Amino acid sequence: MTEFNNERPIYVQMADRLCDEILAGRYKPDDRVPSVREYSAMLGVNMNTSFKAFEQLSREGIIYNRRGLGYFVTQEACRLISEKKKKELMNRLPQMFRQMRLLGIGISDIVQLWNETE
Amino acid sequence: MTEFNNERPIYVQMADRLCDEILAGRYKPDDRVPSVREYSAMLGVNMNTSFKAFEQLSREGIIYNRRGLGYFVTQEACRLISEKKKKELMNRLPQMFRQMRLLGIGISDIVQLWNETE
Amino acid sequence: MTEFNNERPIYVQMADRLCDEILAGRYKPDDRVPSVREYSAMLGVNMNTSFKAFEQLSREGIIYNRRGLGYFVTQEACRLISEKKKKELMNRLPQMFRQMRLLGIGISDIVQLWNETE
Amino acid sequence: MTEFNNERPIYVQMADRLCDEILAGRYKPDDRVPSVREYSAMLGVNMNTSFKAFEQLSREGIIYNRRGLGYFVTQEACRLISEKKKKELMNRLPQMFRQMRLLGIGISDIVQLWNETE
DNA sequence: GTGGTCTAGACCACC
DNA sequence: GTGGTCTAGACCACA
Repeated sequence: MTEFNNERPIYVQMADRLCDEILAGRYKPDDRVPSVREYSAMLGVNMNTSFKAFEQLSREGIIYNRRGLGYFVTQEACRLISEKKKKELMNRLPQMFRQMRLLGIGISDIVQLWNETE
Repeated sequence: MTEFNNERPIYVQMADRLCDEILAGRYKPDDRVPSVREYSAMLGVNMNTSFKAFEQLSREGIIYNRRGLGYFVTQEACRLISEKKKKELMNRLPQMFRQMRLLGIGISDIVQLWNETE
Repeated sequence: MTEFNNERPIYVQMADRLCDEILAGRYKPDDRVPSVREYSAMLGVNMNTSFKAFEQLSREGIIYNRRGLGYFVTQEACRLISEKKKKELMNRLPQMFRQMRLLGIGISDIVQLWNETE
Repeated sequence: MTEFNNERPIYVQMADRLCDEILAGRYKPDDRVPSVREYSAMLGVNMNTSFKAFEQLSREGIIYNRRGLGYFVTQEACRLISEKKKKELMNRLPQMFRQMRLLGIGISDIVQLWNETE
């Protein structure tokens, strides 16, 4: 049972986490990712929940299935993940910026926070 | 029927929108905001949904209720809204920044986007 | 419990059937289709199975969801269904034709079968 | 690792392919077909998968087993394969025709596609 | 052993 | 009332 927040479905958070691991190089193209069973046991969730995460990534072309063998990372995984995440970010940022302006937050505050982060 | 996205509850989006209008000066302290009934009709949603939005803002001290008259903007509304939004933003930014680093997005890209926004 | 064959998953067959009904004009754009619960009861399957069928059609843009109200037929449903089915057919036919030639079946046999069908 | 699609079991596709080769005259009655081992290596699949394909064809009387020697094509192989395929085709066509009618595809379109094929 | 489908039943958010 | 998520457990096809 690892840390999941309740704002988004667990399977989405699991998919996200796997994406992060792929992006970080933990799993490379044609590497096998943990099986649904292993993944479930690892994170303390139901098999169907893991399966749903895998199914989604599969639909997005990030992993693929070889029957009876498991799920594997596609060649395009990194590219697809990056694109997806960038798109999400680029959609969210402009409206956040507008809100910040209304709240009196300036670019200098952002730069400072950036430098403090991590 | 106005445009709501399906990611967040409708009542949350309605509350948010009302906050934005208050922040923009559309409703000032002690101004009466539209009634639950008007608000529902305006946005084409169920009255219970509007009510839930008002109730939430009421709990947060942003509007108050005068029985039989409707909901009114509090004196502290703007301040409370600003604080709430700032807090939310400041919570979300650090994790976004970390993600951006992984994606190869730098502070310069952000500054540029900031300058382009609006 | 209605007639389902075991070759394809039940949820696929359910999705297919709903598509046929939409195509036949039984449900028109912005019509509400039966709820997951009704559909399950009607066909004698589990709610999750119905849900999976709806979810898939939803992803394909054939129906859409209005929260708490149910699923509704999109404006493009008919077009999307037709395209999907035509694509499937046009992929399958050529290889069937080649096989038929090998088996000594001619176009005249096909025409005859066509005229006898239905 | 040859190209198999994920819609049908691999062993079925393998059996199908072998049938096609027999029909094409690649293997004649009483010819020995490749061993399970060779076949597996050739196509890059598990030996059990090859075995399942052979076993199925054996049950259908298309090949027969001589202990310690391998599998051999029966005298009736071609006839059985043809019959099987014709039966399958003739079962599938009527429902395809009904679908086509719904999609506005006419017999003339089919004839045209027939003439264009191969 | 793997994934895939299905069931039954729970709980929640939302309308 | 609606859909959405999650759990628990069964059975099957496939390698």
